[in-house]
Amino acid sequence: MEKITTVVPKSLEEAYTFLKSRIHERMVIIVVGNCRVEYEGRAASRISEGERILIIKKDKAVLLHRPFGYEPINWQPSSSIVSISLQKDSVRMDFIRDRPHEVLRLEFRDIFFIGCYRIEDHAVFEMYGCEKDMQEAIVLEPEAIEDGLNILEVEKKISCGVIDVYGMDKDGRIVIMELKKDKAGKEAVLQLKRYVNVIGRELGKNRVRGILVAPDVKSDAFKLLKELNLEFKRFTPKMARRIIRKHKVKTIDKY
Amino acid sequence: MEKITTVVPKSLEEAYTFLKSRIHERMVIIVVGNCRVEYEGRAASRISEGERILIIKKDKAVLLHRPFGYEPINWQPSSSIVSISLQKDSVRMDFIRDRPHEVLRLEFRDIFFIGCYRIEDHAVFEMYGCEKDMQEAIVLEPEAIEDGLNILEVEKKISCGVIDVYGMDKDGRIVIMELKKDKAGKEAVLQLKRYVNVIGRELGKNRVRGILVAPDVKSDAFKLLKELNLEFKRFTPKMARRIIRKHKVKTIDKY
DNA sequence: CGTGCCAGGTGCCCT
DNA sequence: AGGGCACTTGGCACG
Repeated sequence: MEKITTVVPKSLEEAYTFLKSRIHERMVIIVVGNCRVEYEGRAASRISEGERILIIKKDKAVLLHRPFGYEPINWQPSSSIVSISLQKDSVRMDFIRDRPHEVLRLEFRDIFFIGCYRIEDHAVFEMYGCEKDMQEAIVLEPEAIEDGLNILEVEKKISCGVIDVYGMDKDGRIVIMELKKDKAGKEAVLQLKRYVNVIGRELGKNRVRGILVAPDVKSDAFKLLKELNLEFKRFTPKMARRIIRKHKVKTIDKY
Repeated sequence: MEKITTVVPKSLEEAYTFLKSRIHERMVIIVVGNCRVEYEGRAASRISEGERILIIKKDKAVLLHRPFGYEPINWQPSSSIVSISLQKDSVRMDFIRDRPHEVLRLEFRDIFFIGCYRIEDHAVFEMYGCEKDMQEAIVLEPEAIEDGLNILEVEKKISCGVIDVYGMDKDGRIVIMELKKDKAGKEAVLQLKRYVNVIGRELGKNRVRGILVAPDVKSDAFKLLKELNLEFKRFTPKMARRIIRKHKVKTIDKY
């Protein structure tokens, strides 16, 4: 059980034999070779021969990469069924998943390299600066949005949709906040408008305010916002991080 | 200039020396090893040590993959600046891009494997069953949507947004079609409504119809559709493919 | 399971 | 460069 095994096969047969013995094991397999591809599922695609890099992960997630570009040219998310067979002039690999039913077929005419890696990674991935951070910061410090604001609920589910932050202003009016971590577009404005409409219908139109909370708004979206009688408040993920850190320090200081 | 070069380095120094000599060349480089990662840019992230696979492509697109899962844990799209340095107990790699300014730093404590691949792929990728196909099919055969429909324009740009297909029905009313290749949700309905509003304001509300063209609609979206006085027409990418193929055959038959 | 919605989304095309 | 929008989007949380 080597951690790493690499092969530069002399023939397709050799490549096939080696891959067949490893492909169902729980390891990462990398294949570099010349293949053509057919995919059929939600959509369908085809690409003729070219030199590409195939990665089969431990959970049978499959990625086929061209020598350039960020995105894989073809892929299969995890839980696909894997099969391999030796054809007349090629090694064929089928990766199948159900729900949705999708088939990815690679036909390798040439295999230059195979690598098998028994690697482990149990680390926890931490991400900062996402929308969730903004939400958390506003709960910790509502005055970051405006004085006298009270947060009543977060992720409030209504008939069709979810209100990011739901509160009440110093005059007793309901405040609906839609958060965006990036420059907000029209969808954000319309999303907010829908929520304001729904709540407004319940509680009375002039008892409900809608605030788009984001680092910026696209110009057309801002016009739309004004037309729809909604408000904008600048707030960035970085501002959120600062607030969260401040309150964490406070919490620690207590002990 | 070997097509493939692989190294199983005995030390970090050896790995560093080898990588340094190759990292700026136009080839695909794969590194397998134990690293920790920091990213800072639009957002920020951090992950402690774990065994991962790094891919540096010819265009300096960078992908860092865990041994499981479809998505890279960290990455940098193409055109990033690459630098490498030997630290006390690690090999450090920085991948930087401007606009937006983002920095990805990998700190390898251990490198098990390095592979360099001089590969070429100039094949053309063909994709079927996308929204574009539906558009093409409707232009070729408008009666697939309804009898007497005439297509006037495709991808019609209006004040804010793009109308997928724009036509006129047998009674002379304008028909605005919003296409979706998958089950349509609320956004699709609202998108359509916006276009109908804009055109309706110009030409008179009751001279404009809006049709959502998709394989299916989510139930809430359908309710919203009805409320907003819009229509739904079932049409799938597969139906589109059939129409396109039929017309291709016709075209060939002519010659 | 469907429904809603975020994402360092990415990519493509247009003005 | 900014805006609009599709994508085999993927992924997650929740009814």
